[in-house]
Amino acid sequence: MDKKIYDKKTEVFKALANPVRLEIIDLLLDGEKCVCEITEKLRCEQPRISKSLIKLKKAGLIKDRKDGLNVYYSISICCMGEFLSCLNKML
Amino acid sequence: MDKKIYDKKTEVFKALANPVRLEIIDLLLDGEKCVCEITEKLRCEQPRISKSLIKLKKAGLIKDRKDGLNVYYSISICCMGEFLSCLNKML
DNA sequence: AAACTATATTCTCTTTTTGGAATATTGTCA
DNA sequence: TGACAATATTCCAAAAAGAGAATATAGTTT
Repeated sequence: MDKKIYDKKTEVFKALANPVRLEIIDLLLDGEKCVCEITEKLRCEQPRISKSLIKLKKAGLIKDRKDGLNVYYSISICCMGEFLSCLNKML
Repeated sequence: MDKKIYDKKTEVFKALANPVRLEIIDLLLDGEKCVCEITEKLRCEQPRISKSLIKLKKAGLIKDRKDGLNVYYSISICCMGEFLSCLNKML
């Protein structure tokens, strides 16, 4: 397998390797949310949430959609939920 | 969900967030291998492979078995293969 | 256009991770 | 026991990731 592919997969796992970003993923598994909603639910500073979302998006795990002032994020990788629930069982 | 659980999941993803460790996982998905075999196939220094294996083991992703001088490692989480092949399709 | 709201970006400092080199440990066999 | 082979550990410098504060951007409303 190619080095570039491993680098890309590494980027995916790096994006997931953070508690706040994992909480965001869990929130989004429940459906599309705007940044303000995520910020409020996680009780976290907005810039931090914004940076987290951008990292997840760059890795290809979530996608965004703009509507006026708001930006809505949602999961863009089908197997995310399955893998996380497998992990949950394992832990 | 609990903070401790997020920390544990973070540890899992951190363990996966490295190209060499991902290559090791791919090798092990093909079946149990000893350290020397992994070292040889990845053309990497032995201490680095050893450290990588220990990190994956601590995260709960692989397990080991000793036999004489050799230590054999194998995957210990069932959904690893599925998730990685989903990622492969996605990339 | 001005004020406001939601989101993104930049900067700086601290902490964590990385990879390489050297060395230690443990089991085997003569 | 001594030499050897396989694996693990430690130490260190460099690179990357982290948090927090301040600020910028862009769309909306008046």
